[in-house]
Parts: sequence; structure tokens; C-alpha cells
Amino acid sequence: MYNEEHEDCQKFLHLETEKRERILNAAMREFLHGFKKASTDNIVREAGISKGLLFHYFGTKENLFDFLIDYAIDIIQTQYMDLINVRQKDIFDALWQMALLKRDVSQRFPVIFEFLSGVYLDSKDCPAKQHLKKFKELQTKIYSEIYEHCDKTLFREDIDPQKVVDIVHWSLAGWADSKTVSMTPESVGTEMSENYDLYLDEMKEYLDIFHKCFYK
Amino acid sequence: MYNEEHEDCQKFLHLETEKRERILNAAMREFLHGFKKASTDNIVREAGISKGLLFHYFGTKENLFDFLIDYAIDIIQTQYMDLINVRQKDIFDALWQMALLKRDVSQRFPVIFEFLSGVYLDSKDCPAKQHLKKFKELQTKIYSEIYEHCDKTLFREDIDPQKVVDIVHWSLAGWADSKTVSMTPESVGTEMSENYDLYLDEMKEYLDIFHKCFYK
DNA sequence: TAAATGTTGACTTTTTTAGTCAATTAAATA
DNA sequence: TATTTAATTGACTAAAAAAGTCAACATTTA
Repeated sequence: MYNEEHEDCQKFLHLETEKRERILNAAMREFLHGFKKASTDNIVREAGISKGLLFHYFGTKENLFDFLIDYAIDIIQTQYMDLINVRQKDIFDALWQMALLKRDVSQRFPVIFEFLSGVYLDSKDCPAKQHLKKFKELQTKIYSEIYEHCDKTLFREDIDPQKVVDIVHWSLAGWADSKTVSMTPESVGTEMSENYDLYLDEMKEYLDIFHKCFYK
Repeated sequence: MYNEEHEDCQKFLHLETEKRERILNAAMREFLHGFKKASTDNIVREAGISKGLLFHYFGTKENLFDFLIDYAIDIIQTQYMDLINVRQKDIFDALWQMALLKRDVSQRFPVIFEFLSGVYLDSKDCPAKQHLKKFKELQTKIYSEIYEHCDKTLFREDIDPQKVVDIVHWSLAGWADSKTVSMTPESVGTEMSENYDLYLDEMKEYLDIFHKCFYK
């Protein structure tokens, strides 16, 4: 599992959780805008470790990058995709559940979704690239599966259900975005996590509107 | 007008439009992810000009950056904000009009909105920073003005109009985003501009849904 | 205590950076 | 046409930043 090029990648997995995820998050944030623009100096500074340690675990910057893609995909698979119940009658419930799962993952890995949707921008071919492609296909497949399984008779007859789903999808994304005021390393895990229930309540109100307006 | 630090900024304004905007767009795209990460070498390569010319016009990278902020603000002011009619009864029409204006501006300056909403991330204080702050305040003010002026009695009584406006706002943003498949320099100004009317029709359908579902 | 493992940060070499400038081309003017 | 003026180039420099190394130090484990 994961990139085998550098043996010590394995050792990295056995680090204490807090430290491991601090490094992962720092790396993801730095790689957000492409492989070339990322600086390992910035990563170690943000992660609060020495440069030697980073290269002890990953050997090269390229290897770290590949490892990161695989690791991020694995997280999203096991902690997001696999947990989505695609067989729900009420599509609003399904989308709501997805938004919740996404928030849970983002709490621990604040930029993981942005990282994975933005990587392809530059950089060469690598085994991780193939995984990434499959992963992205899977992501769109889930959406269409949910749509296939849901009960379209619940919708008002004078509107196109597919378009409604788009609207709900975009709204949930916009809502989540508006709550992520600034993604600076400092603000992560403070405000949001504390007022978690408040945010859920607020979002429930939007869901109510969807039910009232788009269903019969 | 504009940054006066380097006299030849003025000369830049008298360049032929095509060349001027090619340079501006290249610079905006490169500055998208912060001042420090931007490379003047990349800018000149993407803009198709020599390095000497860029520094002839702007003197320093910092000066170019400041100039760019001011210039971008000016564009959005005169070609977007000033053209918005905040006194409309039907808020869907108002938001629709805003989306159209935004698309028009984005056609000529593909990353101008992202550039201006992302700049504050790093970098020092400068006169342009002050402008930017005022500009962002103005941007939120426009939204609340539109909301104040619109006819809230048109809405269904069992829902919160403010939340509906959020939903519409997020949906229009999501829709626009889904149409901007990839913002690579090459793809700009091809597909989108040709099928412009098709896109408008598609968006009209979403607006229809809003009318049907959120109004009485 | 001794061996093994985890961790550091100053250091090196290479690449990239912002910025310069003498030389060239194109435009304008006479 | 000849001459001046302005626009434009790209090889160049000095400084900074880059990836990656390694001997030394710290901490666990046996």
C-alpha cells in the first residue's frame, strides 16, 4: 500500500497521529497550488519539524507528493465515499449526509478536497496520477448513483429534478464555503469545531426550504 | 490615477489593447496564489514579451503588483459594479443581471474576480491594500442593497427570503464555476464565447425554477 | 549501559530570482 | 530618404531560495 519507492514512507505511518496529520496538512496546503510552487522549507516550517526529518521519511519532494496523493485518496475513500449511502429515497437527505461527512473529513484535513481537485494542474505522470484519475471518476459516479436511486416522484412535476439536484449541490457547497471564512493554519479547528451544532441547525433550515419548495 | 511610483506605468496604459490585456491577464494569473510565489519570468513567458519590457513599464515586481490591484479594481468598478441596477423589484432578475455582467468581465479578464478575492492572503501593506479593503466593503454593500430594494412580498410566506437569496447566489456561482471547466490560458475565449447563447438558455431554465418554487 | 531509532539544523550545490543594460528594431519626424 | 525618438529584446549579474545531505544530538528500547 502507498508508494513503495522510499521504504521509510512506512515508518511515517507509525508516527503519532497528531504529528503525522500536522505534516500531511502542511504538505497539502503547500502543494495546493501545484508541485513546482511548493517549497519543502515552507512545509517543514508550517509542520514544525526539521528538514532532515521530512527527507528522512520521504527521500524526495516528488516522493512526498506522490505519497500525499495516495494517502489523501485513501482518506477520502475510507472516511467519506465508503460511508455514503447511495440508496436513499430522499435525495436531500443523501446530499445532506454527504455534506456532513465532508465537514467531518475537512475538520481533520482542512484542505484535502481542494488538494485533490486541484492537483492535476501541473506536474508529470506518476503512479499516483492513475489513482487520481480513477478517484475522480468514482466521485462523479457517486453523484449519479445517488440520483439514480432517489425517488423522483417526490419532486414537483413542473420542474426538472436533475436541475434541482444541481441547485442543492451548489448551495451546499456555497454554504460550506461561506463557513470556511479563511483557511489560515491558525484558525483551523477553533471556531468551526466549537459551534458545530449551531452550524448544523443553520443548514437544516436551508434543507427545510428545499423540502418545502422542490417537493410536492 | 493608478500608482504613480513608476512614471512608465502611464505608458503602459497607452499600449495597444490586445497586448496590454495579455500582460495584465498573465500577471493576474501568476499573482493568483500570492505575491511571493509569483515569478516575473513566468509572467513574461505567458504574456509573450521580454523581461526588459515588463520592468521598463513597472520598475519592480512590487510596483507591478500594486498597479495590478488598482487596475483590476478599476475594471470591476466601471465594468461591473457601476452597471448593476440595485433598484429592481425582482431579485432574481437582479442576480441574473449580475451573473451576466460577471461573465462579460470574465471573458476579457478570466481570473480577475479570483485575483481580487484572493490577494489579501500574503504580502505587505501598500496604498493598493487600502483600495482593496474599500472595494471589498463595496462588494458586500451591493448585495445588501439589492436585497433591501427588492420586493419581499413576492416570496412565499413560509420561507426566509434572505436564505432564498443565499441559495440563488450560491447556485449562480456554482453554475458559473461548472462552466469554467479549466482556466488554462489556452482554453480561454474559445468554447465559452462561441456557445454563449446556449449557456444563457441553460441558465434561464434555472431561473425559471427559482421563480416557480420561491415565489408565490 | 549500550544499541537502535528519531530528530535536528547548518551546510552544499544547483536553480531560480528580480532587476539591469547595451544593443536592436520599429516608428515618427524632418 | 536620413535622422531622431521610442519600443523592445535577451544575455547577464548578484542575491536568494531551492532540494537534498550529514554529522551530531536526543530519546527509546533492550
